[in-house]
Amino acid sequence: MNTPARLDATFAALADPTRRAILARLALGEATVGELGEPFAMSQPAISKHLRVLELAGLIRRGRDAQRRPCRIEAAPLAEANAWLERYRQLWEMRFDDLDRLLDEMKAAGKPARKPRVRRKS
Amino acid sequence: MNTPARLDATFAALADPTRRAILARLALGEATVGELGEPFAMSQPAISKHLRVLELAGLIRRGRDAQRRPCRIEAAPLAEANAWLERYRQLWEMRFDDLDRLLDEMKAAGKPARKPRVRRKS
DNA sequence: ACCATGCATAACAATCGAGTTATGTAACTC
DNA sequence: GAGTTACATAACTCGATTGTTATGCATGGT
Repeated sequence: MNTPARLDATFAALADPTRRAILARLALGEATVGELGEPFAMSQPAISKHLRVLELAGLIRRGRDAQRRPCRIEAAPLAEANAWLERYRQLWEMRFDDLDRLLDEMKAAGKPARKPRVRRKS
Repeated sequence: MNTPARLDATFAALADPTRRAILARLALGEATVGELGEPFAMSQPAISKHLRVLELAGLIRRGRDAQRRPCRIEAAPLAEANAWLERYRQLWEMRFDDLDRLLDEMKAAGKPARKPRVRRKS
């Protein structure tokens, strides 16, 4: 799986509150499928499906303990997602005036950035 | 839009390489719909749809310049996504042995973490 | 041996997502 | 005012997601 596809899978896996909650639970330590599903008003196969999505995204690994399939979080893909987001950090850490100034600088540097426009009523 | 729903929308918007590329382009400055679509082998309505997804996720804003609809990146939701990921940073920054030690500590602290198991042939 | 536990898998329904082509529309150009 | 540019919107296709119920299956307990 190359990096763009892995980012696809990672972000898609994170785009669901149930799966994010499952990861939050797993951050506290291993848990079985039953333990993971208990907080949710959802059938057990639905939980299994969410776990499969997380597994395919490489965000969890499943072990075996008798009938149990304890899950562990695997945070490496989160690091990649974080690395992608990092490239935009300056864009959200700046205040608005700074942003405008940056865009002006970029425009002055020959980038095809357009003039900031008047904001409509939205 | 409350925070979980906004995270849903943000992560879902990022789970597409076209939209990530559009954001990367917008990080360099404003661009029109045509400029944004030019790198992609895709119809113009498809690009408009991607832009609408980004707009609904609050990741871009659209202005108006005659017939053009220049788009600007709006990085605030990325900050929220980043904040969510940050809570897992220690999980991916640790080496494996450290992770095992942390889980053991958590287990010792009364958390229902299970014993690390023997890894199967996978 | 037999039943219970813990989970996966199959089959299905409903919704969503991403793309298409065709068409509508606002603003500029001449 | 007629055509062009730049984009949006509508209607559709099709595959992927997300949930369900029903069932299968390995393991452990008695």
